Amino acid sequence: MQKIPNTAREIAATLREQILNGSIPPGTQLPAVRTLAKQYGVSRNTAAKALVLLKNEGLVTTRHGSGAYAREEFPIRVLGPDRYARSKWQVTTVEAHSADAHGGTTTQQGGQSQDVSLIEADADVAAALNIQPGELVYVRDRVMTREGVSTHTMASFYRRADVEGTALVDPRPGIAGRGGGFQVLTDRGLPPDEITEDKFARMPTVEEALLLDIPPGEPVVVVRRTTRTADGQPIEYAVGVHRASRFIWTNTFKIPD
Amino acid sequence: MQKIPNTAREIAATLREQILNGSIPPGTQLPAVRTLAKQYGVSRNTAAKALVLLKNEGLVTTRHGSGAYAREEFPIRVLGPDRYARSKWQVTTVEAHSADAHGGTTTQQGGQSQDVSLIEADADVAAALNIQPGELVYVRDRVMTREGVSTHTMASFYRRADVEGTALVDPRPGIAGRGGGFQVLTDRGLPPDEITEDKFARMPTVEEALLLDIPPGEPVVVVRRTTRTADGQPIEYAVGVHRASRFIWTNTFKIPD
DNA sequence: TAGTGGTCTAGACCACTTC
DNA sequence: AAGTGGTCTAGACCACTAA
Repeated sequence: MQKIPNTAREIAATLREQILNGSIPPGTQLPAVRTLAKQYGVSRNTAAKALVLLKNEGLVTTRHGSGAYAREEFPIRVLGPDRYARSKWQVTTVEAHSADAHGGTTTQQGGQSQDVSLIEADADVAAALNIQPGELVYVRDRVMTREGVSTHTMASFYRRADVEGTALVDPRPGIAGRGGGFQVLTDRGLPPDEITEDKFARMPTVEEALLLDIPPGEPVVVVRRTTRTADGQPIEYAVGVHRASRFIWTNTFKIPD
Repeated sequence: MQKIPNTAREIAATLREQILNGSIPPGTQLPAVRTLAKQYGVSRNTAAKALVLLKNEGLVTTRHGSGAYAREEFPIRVLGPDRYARSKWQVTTVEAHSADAHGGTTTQQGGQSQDVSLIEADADVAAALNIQPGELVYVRDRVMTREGVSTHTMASFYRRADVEGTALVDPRPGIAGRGGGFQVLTDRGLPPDEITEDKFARMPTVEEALLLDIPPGEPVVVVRRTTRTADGQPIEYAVGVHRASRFIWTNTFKIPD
């Protein structure tokens, strides 16, 4: 005798299994809430709750007025230390500034909403840049997109004296494009040499969810990066918030002694 | 004229703000659902839903029959590459086996449920260990705990010939304790030299949530690690699932060319 | 316009905790 | 026993989508 699912959790469980074992392939529309309710003999409310549970697990997306769908899989970007390689940002100054300033995507990705401002350093920023809290620092706020969808934000902080008057604090988008920050700092006699990166995951705030269009049930990965010159002086502190489903970080290293 | 919150989202928003700005400190009990309902003039159902939203953001924990509480903060472990350092696992064989086999915690942490079995390699494992899918490999499944609470799981896969007959595949807990795997492999003439680590975040499966006691609204970080000898032969593939709120990964490296 | 998901109400019962 | 969160029902209205 088979038990018939009659709670939100149980209905969610049977749907979850169908999604995971492939009998409901990615992108397929699930039965309508009213259908589920009738099918399992529960109230519409309960059937809807089952879908909420699956949404919160990241297994299902809903489109209001259209239906509920098994979550599509997305192309995933693999990020290694190579993304900071000199060869990727060390270009002549002329080339670096030759990009179209109208926000056209010059590579496969576009840097959106280049937004520069001068703010007071909070405790985190101050500690990372080795200055006093409250000192004025430049922030460069960006939202990165790929193929039209935003994938992560990045806020870079610089000591005021290091970047004053440079292209870095020019609010026009595209001026300090891909890796441009490192080039500008090098021109200023502050060549980056070493990076320390911290990573952790959490659920997005409501603002982040709106900004990055993060569906319910998807976490973010926060990356905090401090870049230093060869003599240990911090020249950039950056905080990025990434949609977790879009990225894998990879790292190869020798076993330390 | 101030709008009075009267939807689940709005009530959640006002509570969220109180939690984030500290007027409801961590660990404090929130108003009861019935109280909230009366206070905001909504049904009990709606007030409860506001709490569900906050739970899913990881801001609130509920204890059935007791109350809803602003989420406590937990001690966070920072993991760097040093956790693989030779000095931490290169001990004499005698010492490595001298640990109490009754599961007592000999260091600050205890390795639980040491569970060894021989299974067929799936595609992932086979690719990582450079063997054919379906070949038999040893799996060492563990649940790690710290101060009594489980923090992460770790499944290590070994090529059969590499570990057959060693302490690694002895199912008694504690035998191959902290870092013991590397020591055993070294004794076998397969000293680990290089590690490749992949990390990404997602929501836990139901099984993971149960096993690691993960509250709603907390993601996991999956770490996949391949360890190789100096000549590039893979000797261990390990997959770990970590409670996101308990860990930060850190990594310092020179900027590549 | 018909069908979809989203949300709310009012009431009920259950399971758990606390005293 | 009293108070708490968890869940379900039945019905209602709204907002959005698709034809």
